[in-house]
Amino acid sequence: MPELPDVAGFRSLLAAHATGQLIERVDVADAGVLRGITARQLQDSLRGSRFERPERHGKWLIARTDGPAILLHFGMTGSLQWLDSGAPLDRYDRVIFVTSAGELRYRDMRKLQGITLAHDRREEDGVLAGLGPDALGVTAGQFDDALQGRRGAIKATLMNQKIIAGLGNLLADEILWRACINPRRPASSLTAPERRELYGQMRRVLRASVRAGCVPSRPSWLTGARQQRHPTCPRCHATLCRGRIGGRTTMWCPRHQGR
DNA sequence: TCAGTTGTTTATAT
DNA sequence: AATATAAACAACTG
Repeated sequence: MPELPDVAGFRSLLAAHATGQLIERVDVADAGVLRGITARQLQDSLRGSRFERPERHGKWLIARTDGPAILLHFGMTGSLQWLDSGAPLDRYDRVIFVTSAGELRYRDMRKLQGITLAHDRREEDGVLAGLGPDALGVTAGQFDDALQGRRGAIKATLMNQKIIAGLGNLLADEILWRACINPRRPASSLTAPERRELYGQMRRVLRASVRAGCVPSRPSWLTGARQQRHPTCPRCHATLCRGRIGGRTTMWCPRHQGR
């Protein structure tokens, strides 16, 4: 699931329930999601710390405490749960942060990404180094600059976290479909008005998705249409094209987006 | 049984 | 230097 909107939802969950709470204990049910730290190190460095206001950059959640920051990435199937203390353990609950008010759980079926710790800003910057500006905060000018000189397919460019952070496969397809731009177009071939349109649609899609906490599979969205057995364009009902760009299955409308 | 999956990294080739 | 592709990671689902 997790693209920027999902992680924004996890951030809100954490902010609403855990901010100010003391971490009494960290249970590691599966150390396979720990990156660069042992279960013991995670437990020892977090016990007794208090959650502070969390942040997000792209698809990363930065769970700050008055001690180290917990950096979480959710891969394709991760999520964050807030549950009452002692709620039954899910098969995919990998790490549990226990407070007196409840438990924050990192849940993930496939363990493609995971959790790491940053003891100071320098370590935090090290993990997040190389990420482009956050897709929700980027200005039109920064957006233009980011696409500048990129000859690769616009879809791959949008998904490249080093260029802009937060967009994944579903969002990239949704945004390009709305902007009526073919996903294989070289980024550098877009005209100024096209870039402007793309930027505007990105903001609209992100706003609506963050509100929903995910990229909603509404029938009027490409994301809804792509789940059908024989996907058709929600706007013109043309049969959608399917291809592979940037290693990911890509869908687009041949009428609105060409070819 | 086989292909496919909302993410990222690495190796390899162009 | 950029770009493209495939594979690997892990664990399912249809």
